Amino acid sequence: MTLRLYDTATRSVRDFVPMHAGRVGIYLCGLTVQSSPHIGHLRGGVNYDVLRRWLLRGGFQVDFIRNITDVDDKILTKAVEQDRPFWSIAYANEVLLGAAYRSLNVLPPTYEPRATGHIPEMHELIKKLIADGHAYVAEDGSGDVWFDVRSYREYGDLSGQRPEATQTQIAGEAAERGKRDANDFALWKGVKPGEPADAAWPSPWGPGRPGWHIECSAMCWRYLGAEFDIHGGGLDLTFPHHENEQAQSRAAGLPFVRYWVHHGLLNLGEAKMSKSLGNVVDLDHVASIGIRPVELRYYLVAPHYRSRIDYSAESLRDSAVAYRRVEGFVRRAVERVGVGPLGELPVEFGAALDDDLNTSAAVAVLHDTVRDGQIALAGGDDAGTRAALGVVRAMLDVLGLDPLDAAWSTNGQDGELRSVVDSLVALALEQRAQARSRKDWAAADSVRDQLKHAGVVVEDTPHGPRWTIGEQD
RNA sequence: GGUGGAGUGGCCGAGAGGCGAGGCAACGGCCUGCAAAGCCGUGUACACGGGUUCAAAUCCCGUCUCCACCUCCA
Repeated sequence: MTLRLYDTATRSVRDFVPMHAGRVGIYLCGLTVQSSPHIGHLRGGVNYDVLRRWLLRGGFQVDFIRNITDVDDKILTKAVEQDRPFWSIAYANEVLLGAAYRSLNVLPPTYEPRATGHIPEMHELIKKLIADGHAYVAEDGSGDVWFDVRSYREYGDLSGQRPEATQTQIAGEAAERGKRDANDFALWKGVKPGEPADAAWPSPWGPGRPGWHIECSAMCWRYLGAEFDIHGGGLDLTFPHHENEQAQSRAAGLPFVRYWVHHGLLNLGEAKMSKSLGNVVDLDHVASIGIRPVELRYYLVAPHYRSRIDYSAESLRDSAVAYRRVEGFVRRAVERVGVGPLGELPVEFGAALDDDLNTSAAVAVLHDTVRDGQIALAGGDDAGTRAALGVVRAMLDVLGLDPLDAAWSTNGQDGELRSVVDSLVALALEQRAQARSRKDWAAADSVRDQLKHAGVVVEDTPHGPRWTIGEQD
């Protein structure tokens, strides 16, 4: 397989060649756990989960690191406001995030490091930067350590944002905070009066906490080494976060990232979803409009990862209907021919994913195969049905959307409950069958209507009636 | 102002010089006792104005609109 990926650094689609044959290292910027996640945050997790599954399918060993940034200014502000330890806020949100990823069938990362667990690695990097003249301790006694942007000629290579061209904020502020250049950014922040004492760690420059970017450089280095394959994150992280990460890592002598992958954002009402704007949709809201997690995942997977998604309840519902069509085939086919093994992936499906992870084209192949399967199923062609089912499920497996995946079953009682309902519905269907045999359509339809009213949808197939749980009247 | 990116049929959404991706909706048909599910068929979509070409949604020039980043951000 020859995967091609769009690399932000070169602004082009490039053949993906891993550093070490058969092995891929990926670092995904996880979240700063300052609040509960919304579906925009989850999009990234789902996108890279598909990339990961595709690489696994290609036989690679994948070291997938997704970090948690568990200390930052907003968390500290909340801690003060709520009079709680900062770490209790970070952890509570981390737990919510983990649950959200699980509900969307995102594979657990190989490791999920936290920023606060890597203070020594950060110190090591900062010391090296200071020694090499790329960083300096603020002269105002604040205990802050700044990265010296002007000392690093390649600053701006990733994002195209040159320090001299950026719209720098308040000219006076830079000097006030002891910076040499307004674009210099904090590697270490000395603890200030009024800040929680438990959010400070000892350092050669006095007690303090990490600046925003340094934790990622430290964790990449710690888990993936001096140089690694893929670094992912949201488009909005390109600048300044990733630019700064790259600057500090490379200035410290690490070759760092080979491919920068950025995913598009999820907008709501002409602006990206964000807590500060208040235009947020979370998993609870999605559930409240009758969309299951698997359907949300389909919604997030169907468009290309780099395109913007303009969220609307309507498009989400349409998307859910499309997924149900696929799911309906899988369930009907399984009832007919059994589960069976996964089949071979169609070449066009693989070609689509190899082409910068074109999930949208891949989903088109999925639907085409579903149609073939439906025709086989309707024609009583069990061999054809079995073949299509295997292929469809193989594709769904790569996309993390197989309806038969245990990840989607809500709880252990489902099976039991279903068999209870099944025997009750069987009684009603027996009466309907008798009515139908004497052509008493009114009575037969009455049974079906009553079941529908109770939320049980009956449909007749060449092999007898089948029922599913549908919408209640 | 600077840096990236986007405008595709009623809706969502791929594609990127030449056979109408795919899904949702709609309409017609088949199947069905009727439904449901499914299948078949029906659309000359590519922001606008010029240009290049035998051929442009795709390339070039210009215009308009929108998004992201330049402040925390997936």
